[in-house]
Amino acid sequence: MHKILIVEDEPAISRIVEKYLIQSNYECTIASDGFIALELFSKNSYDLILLDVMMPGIDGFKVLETIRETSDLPVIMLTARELEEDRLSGFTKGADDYVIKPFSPLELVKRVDVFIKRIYGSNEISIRNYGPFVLDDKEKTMRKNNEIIDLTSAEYLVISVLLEHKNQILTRNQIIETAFSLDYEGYDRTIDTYIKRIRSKIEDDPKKPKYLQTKYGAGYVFII
Amino acid sequence: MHKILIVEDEPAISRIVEKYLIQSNYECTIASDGFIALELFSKNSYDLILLDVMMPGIDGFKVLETIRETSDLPVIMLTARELEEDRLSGFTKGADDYVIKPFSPLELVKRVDVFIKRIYGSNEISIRNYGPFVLDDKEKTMRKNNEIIDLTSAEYLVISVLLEHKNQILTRNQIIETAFSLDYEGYDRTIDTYIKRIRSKIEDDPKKPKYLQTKYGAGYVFII
DNA sequence: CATTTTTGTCATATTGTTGCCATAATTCAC
DNA sequence: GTGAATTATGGCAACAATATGACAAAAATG
Repeated sequence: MHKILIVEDEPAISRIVEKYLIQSNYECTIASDGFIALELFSKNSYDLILLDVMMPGIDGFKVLETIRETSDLPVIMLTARELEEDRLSGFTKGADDYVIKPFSPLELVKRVDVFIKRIYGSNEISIRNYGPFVLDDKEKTMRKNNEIIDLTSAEYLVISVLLEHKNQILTRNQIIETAFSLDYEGYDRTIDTYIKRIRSKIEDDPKKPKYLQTKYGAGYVFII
Repeated sequence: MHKILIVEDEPAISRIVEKYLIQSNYECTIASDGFIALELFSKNSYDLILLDVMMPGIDGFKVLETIRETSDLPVIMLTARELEEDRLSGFTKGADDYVIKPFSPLELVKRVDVFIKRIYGSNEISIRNYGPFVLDDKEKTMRKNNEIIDLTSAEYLVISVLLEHKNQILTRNQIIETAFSLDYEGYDRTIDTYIKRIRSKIEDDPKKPKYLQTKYGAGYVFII
């Protein structure tokens, strides 16, 4: 099931959209302003974002801009008819599609379907987005900014766990138990070696890791 | 797969257009100005050109004029709304269609689809292009940079499957089942031998395969 | 039918992965 | 700063998977 983040300040609209998307088998989260949206975005992983342009506080464009700093996630903008220039504006700033209000919920769902199908394929979810990193569980491949990162299968398991709990500190044992197995008999410091190897593949400067950071005395975090 | 040349100076726009076209199974090349566009045009072969009118340096009309000296390739112009006369201008100078900015990427793709289908679509596809590799299913021949590569029929089947799923890891059994038959009774490691033989024919250095790569513990991928 | 080419299997050589360790470097608390 | 604790790193051995060359059976060729 694919996860959609709905960013919309009018509950009347977001509720309806949510209802339709749920009927179409999507999992929805509603953010009522840009701030909450960015907060949710940084902590969770979504497959598509519906983003209202006109919002109090941070507007849709600002939100999109921030999202685009780290992610290529598909974003559909919801714009008012009056703001015809929004179209261009939205595009030049990186939106993938736009829908003009007032829109038919069915139409919106159809657009979402098309996107999800095109990008993730109609089948089971196998692709996960984390900022510049994209994991394909079916292929067991990872990309950073669209470049394939060549990982061994054990490395893939480790980074997969770290990304699943991005921005959360995981102890070596948590990593081992989740990535490998609960009854893994090995030495927990072996994780250090995996971290070393993964860093050398994903970090620009493995000496000063930007993503895969150490928490002294605790474990490791994937910051994104 | 048909090749599209996108001539557009704003990366924000060309990137989105490219993304959509790739999703619709087109192969895209982006030229960020008229100069590069003409350079690429003279060195490669495309099936359709998307041409922005407003560009620094040589503008779209000039580019179109030059292209028309030697080619009848379909060209779709991308024009700004303000320049309404561009329409006429564009037509009189030989454009095949035009799209007014701001445009919906989905709409643009639809237009491209219509064109490609009208012009190239009626004939059967027996020729498949994958970068420097061209397969002719009718002739059962493969070319690399226009040079015929002499393959046996089993080798052709294997590479055909790999290219059909280029950039996807295929297990030995997937290759066997797709290339040969579902009830193939043989030993799956026989695929290794085919890979060896194909590599010796298509790779510059079979020891360090650039195209037909091994995924340790998984299978093989054709990277292109 | 004889000859050549293709196909599939196998044994062996080579390469890649994994987990561990010893030692170096870093971090933290005092 | 200093020392103790913790992490980083390079290397290595055991193991697992792949690459390769040789060969015989099967097909194709003429």
